[in-house]
Amino acid sequence: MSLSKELARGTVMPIVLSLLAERPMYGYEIVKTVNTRSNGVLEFKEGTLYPLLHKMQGQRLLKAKWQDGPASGGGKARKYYALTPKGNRLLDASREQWESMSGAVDALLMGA
Amino acid sequence: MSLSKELARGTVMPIVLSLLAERPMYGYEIVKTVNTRSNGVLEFKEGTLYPLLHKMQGQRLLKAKWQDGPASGGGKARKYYALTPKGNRLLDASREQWESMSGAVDALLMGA
DNA sequence: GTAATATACCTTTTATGTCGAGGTATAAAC
DNA sequence: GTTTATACCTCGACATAAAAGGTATATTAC
Repeated sequence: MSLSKELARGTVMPIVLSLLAERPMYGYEIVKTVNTRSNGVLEFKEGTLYPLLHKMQGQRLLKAKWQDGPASGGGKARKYYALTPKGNRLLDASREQWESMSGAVDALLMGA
Repeated sequence: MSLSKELARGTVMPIVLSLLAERPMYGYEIVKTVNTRSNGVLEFKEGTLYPLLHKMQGQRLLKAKWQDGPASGGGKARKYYALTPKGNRLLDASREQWESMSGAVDALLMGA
């Protein structure tokens, strides 16, 4: 992991929670969405995301539902994930923790 | 590591670089400074910092110099660390990477 | 005098998040 | 019929950081 990628550690789960709060999404879609929305600054990997989704489901933060792929176009069936109430509460907590942590780092690193 | 601590991963080395850019400091001082300046949000541990300082010294990011402890007061001799030019350049790069990374996370997580 | 506290250094082992590399399957495009 | 894009998945390796333990000095309190 490069220096800049190492900085992004721990942000994967919060970001997944945040995206799924917008609307249910499937794994491959989450990867593509993060990578394009962040203009390549963040680069989610499938090897990172799929195990995490399973873990979060086991923790009852997410629930999953299989759905057919698009009638036209390639691809397999899609597994859509959605937030549970518990996932929603963790999202709130994660946002607070991100704000306090990033504020502290900003102060120390950027002299804010 | 808790969720909030996990978020702070990768920030340790940048913060060390940033503090040492202000003035040379010794390890124990770095720990106390970070913990108080961040109001406990960040909590550097000695088991984290000392191995990191040695690693950074090996990478020629820091240079070290032993100095006597305070004439009055407890404590052993102090090992002061200062930035090398290479450390200074990495600090600049780290600040840029922190800004771009935290900006991307802010956008995805906080909807900025 | 000795126990506790604060300072100040250090190492070794363990836990865990992420990546890299690999694998399966569907369907369109060339 | 090979390549490309979609879409799911697992396993092993790695590196950061924490936990736990260890050494040593000097002041304060009993």
